[in-house]
Amino acid sequence: MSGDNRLSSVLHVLLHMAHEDGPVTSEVLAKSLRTNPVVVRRMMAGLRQHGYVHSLKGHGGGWTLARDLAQITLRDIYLALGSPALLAFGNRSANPECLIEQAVNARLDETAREAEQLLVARFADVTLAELDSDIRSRNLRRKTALKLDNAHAS
Amino acid sequence: MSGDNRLSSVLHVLLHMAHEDGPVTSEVLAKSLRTNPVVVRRMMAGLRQHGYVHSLKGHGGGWTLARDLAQITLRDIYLALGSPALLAFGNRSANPECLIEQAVNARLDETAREAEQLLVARFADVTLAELDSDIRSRNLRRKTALKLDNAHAS
DNA sequence: CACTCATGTAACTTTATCTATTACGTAAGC
DNA sequence: GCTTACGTAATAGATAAAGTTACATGAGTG
Repeated sequence: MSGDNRLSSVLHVLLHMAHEDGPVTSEVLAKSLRTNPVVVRRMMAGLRQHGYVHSLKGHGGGWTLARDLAQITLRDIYLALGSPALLAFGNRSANPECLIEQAVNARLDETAREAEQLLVARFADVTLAELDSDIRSRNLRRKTALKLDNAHAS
Repeated sequence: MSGDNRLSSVLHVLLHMAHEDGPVTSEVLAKSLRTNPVVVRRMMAGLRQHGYVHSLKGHGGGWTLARDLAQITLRDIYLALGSPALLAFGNRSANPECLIEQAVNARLDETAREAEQLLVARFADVTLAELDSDIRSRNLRRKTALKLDNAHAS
């Protein structure tokens, strides 16, 4: 697979949380991503700091959404993850003095910046509530429920 | 640095070739990128197959441009490199059955596709000749020539 | 027709990055 | 106080990119 998939993973996790009643533990969320609980906690750290989720320790603890799904955009999540690079191509910078390198990189940077701005703008247009309704409409053609137990039964 | 920089590297190399009279060897080009000649040959293989450059063996051999700079766009180069991934984020695909995963990934894919199309379209708008004139205009504010020997003296 | 130069490519090694795991600390319930 | 669960640093493992070595092929040179 190509690239960073934290964005996809975090969204997956948040929407699962929305479909559960109480707090969901890192362990349960980790199973839904087939990964380790620590990976989930690391990934959620930024979201907690930005106030999108709460975490509770101890019995009955776990993760809960701190805001309504309609109040969170993909852009919010992207920023909370630390604005990871969206583009997979970079500049060769072996000779900063070289005019050719400067010209090539300037042109590529310009194009890259434009594409990044487009992506972030599109992210800002999508709320988690919209994603959630995407899920519900997919579910119309299904019998199985959306609970973790069903979706990720192994 | 982030990501793949073959595009930047190849453009650098091609424009250097344009500023040299005869064939340029992989060894000379490699020095301009501070890398190994084999890396250059690997990188140029696709361009040769697509007819953008010629390679000659033996004495006085090396690489030459097969077309005018005005006849080559960044998109051409991108395709000749094998259309490497342009975006740095991908999908978590742990549970293809999961409706949430499907919905999240569908939305991200859609946005990614749009951004990729924008990038390729922008690449198609830029010819190597334009990059070359960028270089020349940068050179106006300089005394040093554009030859490899000057630009990459170590 | 040897000799040298330069590409063509496969195989291997090194390096960097990302992911996963382990370990241990803190806090909240029971 | 015992268990549960998060918080986080440190370690280890896996994967992919870059670099290197090795050797074969072909083109010029004397």
